[in-house]
Amino acid sequence: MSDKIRENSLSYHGFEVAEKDGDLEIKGVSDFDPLHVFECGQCFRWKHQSDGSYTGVVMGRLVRVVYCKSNSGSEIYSSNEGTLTISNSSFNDFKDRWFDYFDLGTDYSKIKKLVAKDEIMKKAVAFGHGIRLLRQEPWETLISFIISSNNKIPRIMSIITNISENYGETIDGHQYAFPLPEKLAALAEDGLKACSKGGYRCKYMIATAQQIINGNVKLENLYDMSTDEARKTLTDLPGVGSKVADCILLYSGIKFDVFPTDVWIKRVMEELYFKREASMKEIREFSASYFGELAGFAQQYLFYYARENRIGTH
DNA sequence: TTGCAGGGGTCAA
DNA sequence: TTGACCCCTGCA
Repeated sequence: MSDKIRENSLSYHGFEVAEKDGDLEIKGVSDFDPLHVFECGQCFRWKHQSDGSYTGVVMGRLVRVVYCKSNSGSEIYSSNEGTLTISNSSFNDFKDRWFDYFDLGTDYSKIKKLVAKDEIMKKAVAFGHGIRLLRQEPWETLISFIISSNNKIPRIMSIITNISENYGETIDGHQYAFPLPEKLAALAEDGLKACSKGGYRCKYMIATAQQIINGNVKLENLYDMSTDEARKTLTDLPGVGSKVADCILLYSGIKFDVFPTDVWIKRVMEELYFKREASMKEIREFSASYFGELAGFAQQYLFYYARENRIGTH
């Protein structure tokens, strides 16, 4: 792959990247819609701003993201390219963090063609055509999805904000990084409950953080395990069941052949595929055989389609 | 104004 | 397999 620097621009894996006043402009980014990426349920620290941009705290840094389409093509599966602007970032940040974080090495037009294998999936993919799976930090994803259990997105976001403000490093006095495992592991349950409003999940967060810092579970090893081994490793942690484990694996970019099955996915699968009630086991087996290695991508298009259109609630 | 039902994964019985 | 866990929202 080319990796050439000309004056203030760089060519990297087919993207033309330029530094401008401390911001990074990445040309040639396709299959990307900030609304789809940040509001499809995979992340909790990106906030929509009134000017259409999104701001988020990622890996201890506050950034603002804007995406502009460079053409008006409406072909869903084609590379409808545009420019992604990320504030407060350099060339090295692009290579070291943003290229992976936004999964820019993956060709989503190809994935969409492969998963759009029936009329249902064609509609789901068309609806969420700008979804990309973010490769988020495993530790933050682990705790975020422990919080997500039996919970709704606005409340999950507020609990994460609370624990970051109380136990994370300050970035600019208003925004805070996600707290380190050492911090959470040392907390008393009552204190965490009082400031986070996380309820009974607080004891799970603390106990899980302790498992991480004492080395019983090494998140970096998940990448080298089979999907079943990785799932088993995660479900041994307190507060992590099969759905949360699959979310952690998928949203950290560790495994893509998982199919996190929550109530929305259960509803959409029952209404559109099974035409009857189905068990979690049936849904998992069906998705594994039907979508195979791309089950995680299929799940994300289906989830966003089902939730935004309230499929299965009538 | 108050209070109650509903929502949503994991765990233990 | 079922009920408890915790907090917020919506609606009488």
